[in-house]
Amino acid sequence: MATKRRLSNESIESNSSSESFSSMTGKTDLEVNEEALVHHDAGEFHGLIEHQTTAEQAEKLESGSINPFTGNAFSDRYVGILKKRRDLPVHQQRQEFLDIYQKHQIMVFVGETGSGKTTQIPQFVLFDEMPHLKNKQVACTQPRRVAAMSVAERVANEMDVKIGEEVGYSVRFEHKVSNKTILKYMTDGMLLREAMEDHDLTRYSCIILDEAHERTLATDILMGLIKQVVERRPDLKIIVMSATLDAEKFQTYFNEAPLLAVPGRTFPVEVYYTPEYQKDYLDSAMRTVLQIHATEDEGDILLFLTGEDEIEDAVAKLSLEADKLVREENCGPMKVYPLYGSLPPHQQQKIFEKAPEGYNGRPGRKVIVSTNIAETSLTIDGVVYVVDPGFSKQKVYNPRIRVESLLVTPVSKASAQQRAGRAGRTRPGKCFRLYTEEAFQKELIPQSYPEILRSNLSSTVLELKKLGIDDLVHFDFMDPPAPETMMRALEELYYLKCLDAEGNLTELGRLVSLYPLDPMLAVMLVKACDLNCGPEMLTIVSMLSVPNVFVRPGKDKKRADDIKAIFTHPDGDHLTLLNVYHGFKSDEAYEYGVKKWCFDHYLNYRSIQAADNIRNQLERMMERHNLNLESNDYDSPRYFENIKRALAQGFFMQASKKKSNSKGFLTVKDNQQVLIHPSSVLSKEIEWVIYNEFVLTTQNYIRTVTGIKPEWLFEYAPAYFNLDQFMPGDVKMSLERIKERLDVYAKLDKKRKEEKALIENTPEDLAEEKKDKKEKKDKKEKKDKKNKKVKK
DNA sequence: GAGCACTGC
Repeated sequence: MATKRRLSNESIESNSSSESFSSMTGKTDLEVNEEALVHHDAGEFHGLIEHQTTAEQAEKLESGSINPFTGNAFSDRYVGILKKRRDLPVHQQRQEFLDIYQKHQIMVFVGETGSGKTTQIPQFVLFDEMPHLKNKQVACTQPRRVAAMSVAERVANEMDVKIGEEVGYSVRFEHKVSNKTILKYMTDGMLLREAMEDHDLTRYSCIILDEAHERTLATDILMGLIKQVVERRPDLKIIVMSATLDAEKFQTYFNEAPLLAVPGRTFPVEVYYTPEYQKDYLDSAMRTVLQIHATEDEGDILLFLTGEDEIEDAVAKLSLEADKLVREENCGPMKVYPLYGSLPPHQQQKIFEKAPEGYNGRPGRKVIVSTNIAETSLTIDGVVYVVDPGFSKQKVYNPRIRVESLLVTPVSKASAQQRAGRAGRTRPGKCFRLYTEEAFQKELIPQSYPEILRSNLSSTVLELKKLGIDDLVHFDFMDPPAPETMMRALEELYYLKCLDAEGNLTELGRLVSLYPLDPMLAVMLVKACDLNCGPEMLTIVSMLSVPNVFVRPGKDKKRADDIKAIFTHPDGDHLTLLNVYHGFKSDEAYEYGVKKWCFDHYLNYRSIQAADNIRNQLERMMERHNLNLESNDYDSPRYFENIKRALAQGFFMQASKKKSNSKGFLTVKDNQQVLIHPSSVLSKEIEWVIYNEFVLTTQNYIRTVTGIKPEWLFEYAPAYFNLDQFMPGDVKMSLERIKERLDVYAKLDKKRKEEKALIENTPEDLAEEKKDKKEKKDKKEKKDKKNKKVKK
């Protein structure tokens, strides 16, 4: 009690309402091997429908000596695993599950943390469906690839089969499936890709959407799609697996589908709130962590912060303060670890190291300072205390200016509960929320906004079109996106010539939709082939699809910049990326050792390796589509020009013009003031650029930019560059001048052609006169060209 | 003169 009081005096007040977090959501159920904590009676089985499997029959099959799916004898190890599986909470409700499953086409299943739903439900379905007899498969989707792979491995183990045979998985770059496969774990995005080729998902007899409460973009589209597919395929069964929190919403959406809920297996977590609003959550967070260390019993601490910088900063400060506590207050040692996505894997692994030994009866402790990654993707056992300041970085999309950005935002109630639940994995825990209870109740939204409401949807709209959904306005989304977002997406696809004026897929759109790329990138890639620079664009597109390849460590920024200069192409960052990749693939790098080469050149090996992977996948697709993969001669003046022309064909909607007498730029069409990001290699002289992304941080930046000729904009996207629709201003005026000049050229060109025809048929004097004119014009043209060159 | 929350095809 003393502990509590002390805490409440400082920054935390005990709130006697202790929440039970057995309803926690969002984990991958990877830890079902623990002893069961909940025991129900096996229950009576009754009211069975004839011809259908009962739990009893299924269990008999499971405990027989022959594996019904392979025909082989079960191994000894199998029996051991089977025993443990039957201790899982979900096992108690097998019959109940089967009763509902057999009677309904769609059902919602709520399995709380540790119930074993991800591993067991698909197996229950297998014993009921016997899909191998019908030449069908059962699919179970996951939002993350690691989850899909590791769950598949474990279920294969449980079923006593080899991974990739009866049980397999399918994620990008890795498919472990065969013609024997009857249960397939896969990412939700992967199933969506399959649906694009096979609208009715004919190869499946049952589809299980797991972790549906996470509401990824892919899950949301799949749900809408599946709602239509079940109408066409009465034989297809659907199980939507979710957390309790929003189960009702799923039931309603799927036409009042029946619900089955299974208890979880976590410990209660006591929740504390601050008595008043905390102005400085960082300071408050650190004080709380130190406070816990000084006063609470053994158990590790998990602190949630928003991003890399904040985390590294907090880790440094906490480590210092902890040392002070050891010296001055006789506290036990405290080890602090950062955790965030871009941390290299071997460093992420460190969070699993054991906490330091206690000292003088005072507990030693480890503290993990993490982003949201510890909320869903990574589970750390041994955490007993969670400190939650209540913020996270979230993607937001502004359709008006077509910009996605990251904003520090208060978390949702569901998210806060999920965080708290992380304290109750191994024993009862405590969660310290650095905000008031009133704020929790009144200010936090119940659920985080699903991704579909926070994203640019051009890719999604193209996918839906490819899925055969023509009427997007009436498509039954669980949460319909803002009309303006949809309009923006349709508009963008129209200008990219992926949709025609009626909104139908064009030939280009059909092709582009097959690539796992943003439509602008995909169009750029396809168009590059017509300009003989497919292979180069393949590289650029791949390099743009991975996290930043340039590394710039705090202490040798200067050296990193100097080395980057080796790769710099004066025309811009896209071409610089091309140079980096060429360096990566060079004999020199190979002989030197590619990893070391990257390290010494301040390049992120993992990133470039990932780009190489993506490049291979895309290249195979392009070959399959018979696209031209020849290159221009490197010494030809067209080599770089054509690459830039192709860039313009994909990114004409992201063009920008330098402001006169200023280092700033203005974006084309919406006249946003922007600066070129300081990381850019672009020389300052270039007047027109296209940019890969608009980042909204301390300033409006455009990042990854390359110089282009404004004439190309009219050449490749005349519909978009209809100047009547432009806001008056600097950009419009410049474009008008360019357009006028182009029109004059076009006229002259036309005339020249007519004259040429005339020359062939008219008296010589007339021809002479025309020739004169032509010479004059040619001179002017040359002069203009020269001017342009000088400008560049 | 600055930053990448987290996923996914």
